[in-house]
Amino acid sequence: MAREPETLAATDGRLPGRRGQATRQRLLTCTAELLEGTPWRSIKVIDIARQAGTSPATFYQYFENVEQAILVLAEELTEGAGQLAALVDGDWSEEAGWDTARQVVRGFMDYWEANRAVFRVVELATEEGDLRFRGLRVRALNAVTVTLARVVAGAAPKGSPAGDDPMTVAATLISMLAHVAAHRYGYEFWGIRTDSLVDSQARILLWSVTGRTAPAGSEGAVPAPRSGPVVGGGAARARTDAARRAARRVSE
Amino acid sequence: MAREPETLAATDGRLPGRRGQATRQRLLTCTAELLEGTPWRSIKVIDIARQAGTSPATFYQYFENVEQAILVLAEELTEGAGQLAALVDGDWSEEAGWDTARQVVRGFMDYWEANRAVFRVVELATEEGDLRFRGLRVRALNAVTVTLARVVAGAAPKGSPAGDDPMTVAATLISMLAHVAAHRYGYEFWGIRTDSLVDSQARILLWSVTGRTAPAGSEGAVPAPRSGPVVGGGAARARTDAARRAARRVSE
DNA sequence: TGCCGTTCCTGACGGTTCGTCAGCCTCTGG
DNA sequence: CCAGAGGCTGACGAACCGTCAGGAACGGCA
Repeated sequence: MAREPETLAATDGRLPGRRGQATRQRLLTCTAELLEGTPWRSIKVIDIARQAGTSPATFYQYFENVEQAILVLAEELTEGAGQLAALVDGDWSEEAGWDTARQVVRGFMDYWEANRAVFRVVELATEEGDLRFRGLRVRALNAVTVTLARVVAGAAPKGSPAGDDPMTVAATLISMLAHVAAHRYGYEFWGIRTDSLVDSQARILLWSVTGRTAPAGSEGAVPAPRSGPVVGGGAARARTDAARRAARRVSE
Repeated sequence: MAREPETLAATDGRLPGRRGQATRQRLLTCTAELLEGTPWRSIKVIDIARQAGTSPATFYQYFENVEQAILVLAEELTEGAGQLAALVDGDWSEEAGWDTARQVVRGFMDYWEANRAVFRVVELATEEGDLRFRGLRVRALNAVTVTLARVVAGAAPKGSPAGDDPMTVAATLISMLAHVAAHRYGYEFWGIRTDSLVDSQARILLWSVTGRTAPAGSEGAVPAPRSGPVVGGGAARARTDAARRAARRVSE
């Protein structure tokens, strides 16, 4: 139960030196790459080790198992979520509200996009009751949800049209944003364009927060965000053993 | 690629007789039970076989792998989704709209609740690009999404306040419903009550469909649905080898 | 330069699960 | 009671797991 700074301690307790850190990082990078193009359950330690040009035993020197390595990867993403909160905490006035809404939606989609593979695992593990991943997820989304709740409470003193409890409204909206972002490709596959999704979500968001309806004829160009793109490392694809194993299974 | 009626053909081509069907069904039931209380990736064929009082080889006589067995389970759920479409295709008039909205939301939550374990796998496999699961998911949600799109187009001829394209609006709303339903326990853990979530989602739904705001002071009692509870088999929990294996891993 | 302790890595091993046979058991119809 | 189709399983090679003890690389010091 003890909560250690699990950043750098190796499994035997000692904290690694420079070379060890490098190896550890290499293993993490390879894990991320594999995750990108492989069903998560078919990632084997041996694949990661091969990819990193080392032996399975080395992997176990730094991580208990694949899951824990992914947990570390996910930990790194938590920080990027703070930028989402900053977007939410923007200008919801009569003039700027609509732009803010669209920037929030777009920010969510970009953030998800950049970290899609890791999020998949976080979602699943959370739903399966893994407390470590749940805690992580809460931490990542808590900031932005609480911020949104505060904005809702502030912008609509008499209560949002979407409900009396700001926290509930915020949670509902964040759910929408997260799920649509996660299934974006699915929708495009279905012929629903991303721009259209952004517009629709932004309208719901604006209304829920301020009670106002989006200005007419405003679909189309999304304003550039005030800051640069949201954090996130897109790993290069790699056609690996694990990917091949998985492909074989699907192609029946 | 050939699309067979994968309902009853055994792996060797022959279609099983009465006894075989029973065994197959027993294996499916045990798979569902295990899925209920076990992280999906740690379900082993040997667990299912033991639970069913048979040998692993028998399992392979009826299914290619665990994944395919779950696919069959998921296939059975698709039918229940039709009832959701029926709920959506209700009375959205001035008087009844609010009740309809709440019933839809409640129906979604019940449906998800009853089939939580299977849905987890469907979601993950879909996001990982498994076309069999994606097709299944599309089929399951397509009916209700298309119905909702039609309702949106009909109820707000000048365009929904949530966007111009009814299909996009419907997809966005279904996303919200699905994700909130999936994370319901997470929210309760967070102190957000389910009733409150139902209220909030129903408000957004009503507004998006009709452009109207929910009647004031209406939170609280949710009207009983017109029909009985939505289909879905809740399997009994079972403390199994697989569950124990998983527990050991989490408890560090 | 050569020595030596520390840090890092790996070959090899016992154990578990996988997926696949050939062959045995069990029903049923004649 | 028998024949044969249908149903089941023991046993096996292969893959991966997780863990050692011990070898290789490194870096400080005389």
